Amino acid sequence: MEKSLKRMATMHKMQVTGLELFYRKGYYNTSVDEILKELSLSKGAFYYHFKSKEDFFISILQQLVVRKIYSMLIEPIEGHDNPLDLISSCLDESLQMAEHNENDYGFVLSNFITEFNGKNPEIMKYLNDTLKIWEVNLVSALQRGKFNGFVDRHVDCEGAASYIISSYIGIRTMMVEGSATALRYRYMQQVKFFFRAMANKQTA
Amino acid sequence: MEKSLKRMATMHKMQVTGLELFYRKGYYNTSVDEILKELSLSKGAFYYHFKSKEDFFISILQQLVVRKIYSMLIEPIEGHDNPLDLISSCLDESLQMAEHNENDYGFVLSNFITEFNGKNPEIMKYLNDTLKIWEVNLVSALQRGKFNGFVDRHVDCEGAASYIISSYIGIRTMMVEGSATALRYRYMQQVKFFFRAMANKQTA
DNA sequence: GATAAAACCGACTAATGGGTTTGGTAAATT
DNA sequence: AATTTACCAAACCCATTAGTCGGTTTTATC
Repeated sequence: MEKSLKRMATMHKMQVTGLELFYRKGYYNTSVDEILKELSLSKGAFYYHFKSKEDFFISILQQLVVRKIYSMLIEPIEGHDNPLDLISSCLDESLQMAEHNENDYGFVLSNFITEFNGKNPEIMKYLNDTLKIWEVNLVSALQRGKFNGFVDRHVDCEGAASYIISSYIGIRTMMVEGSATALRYRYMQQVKFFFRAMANKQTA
Repeated sequence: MEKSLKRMATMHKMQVTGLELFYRKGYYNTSVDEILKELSLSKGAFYYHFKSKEDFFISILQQLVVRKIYSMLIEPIEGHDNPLDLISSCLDESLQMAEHNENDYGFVLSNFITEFNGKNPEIMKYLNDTLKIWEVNLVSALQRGKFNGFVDRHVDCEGAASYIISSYIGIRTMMVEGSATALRYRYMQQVKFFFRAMANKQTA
């Protein structure tokens, strides 16, 4: 195999396994040794590719977490259909994925925000920036919806966007306890109720 | 001082400081030594009063966390006024407290749920039970509101309650990043908008 | 003021953490 | 053929961890 490709492949494997364990057990409660044991790799290999555990984690955020957010929560709401419908089904699909995931431990972003808050400003910045990206995309989707006559012109798009995010963070946290199906169903009912109240009543 | 009183006093001091540090830095990232250093107490004192770190934490949940939830989120919504108003001002006051708290690290319950999920079923049970207590009290407040003609009879009280909780968990998580004031303001606007849509339209 | 129980001290243990270093190897690149 | 890349294995460093235990001080009681 070509060198740079091999390098990439190894680094990628480490990142995937690293994210898996960091997500499941938290960053501080996952040792580098543990990740390497899972992969049958040596410490030498790890520190050959990454400066430190922190450097490793930041690379995971950049390579995997941001992309995941994009594909799950941002790309699905692009387009010129009714943004309220787009957002609603996007949320539902994300929750369904979590629901059917045997190993669900909550919303990856908010979990890490909770863990790193007050401890690591650099990582916090990455996490908050990623959340912000989702937020601005929600806002512009809603504004587009106003322009296209789907969303009532009195709606505060920024407020609605952060309200949507907050409720999503919360429901994902609550879903880890078990009764995910019931929670998702009721949550989606409320979201739809909320969205109906935001819809433009002129053009049905 | 009477013996049992001294015991209580020491245990209580330990619990208060323990909660403070566990809340700020997480359970697994706070050592027993650290708590004791803060209090100028010895390890002997700690293990004289508590079986283990876990036992200590559970006592904190029972003694402090549950009471805090009651006084902040449950008692203020008891009564026969319009529950939507009660809940709304209760949420606002909680958020204001967080906003003006220099050392805010999010909603204590959801932080611990995130940290203990998949690690300690016993503690998770305590945490989920506490959240459940809040939930059932919200539900009954809303049902009372229906009965008293404040809340529209089509409203799904269980759904609304968990939606309120999820949005609160989320906004508290988001508020840790800094722009708490703006977030709180916009959040409360959305809550009020949501509650207006739930209000009984017959009796203004 | 003696006695015993309660409250507390702090050195110690065994294990674990992140991170470094060293010395070597096999394969790909030049 | 020489060199660089991508690892492995294992020892090592230093700090930190939950928990233990024998001993000491404080307090209540007789």
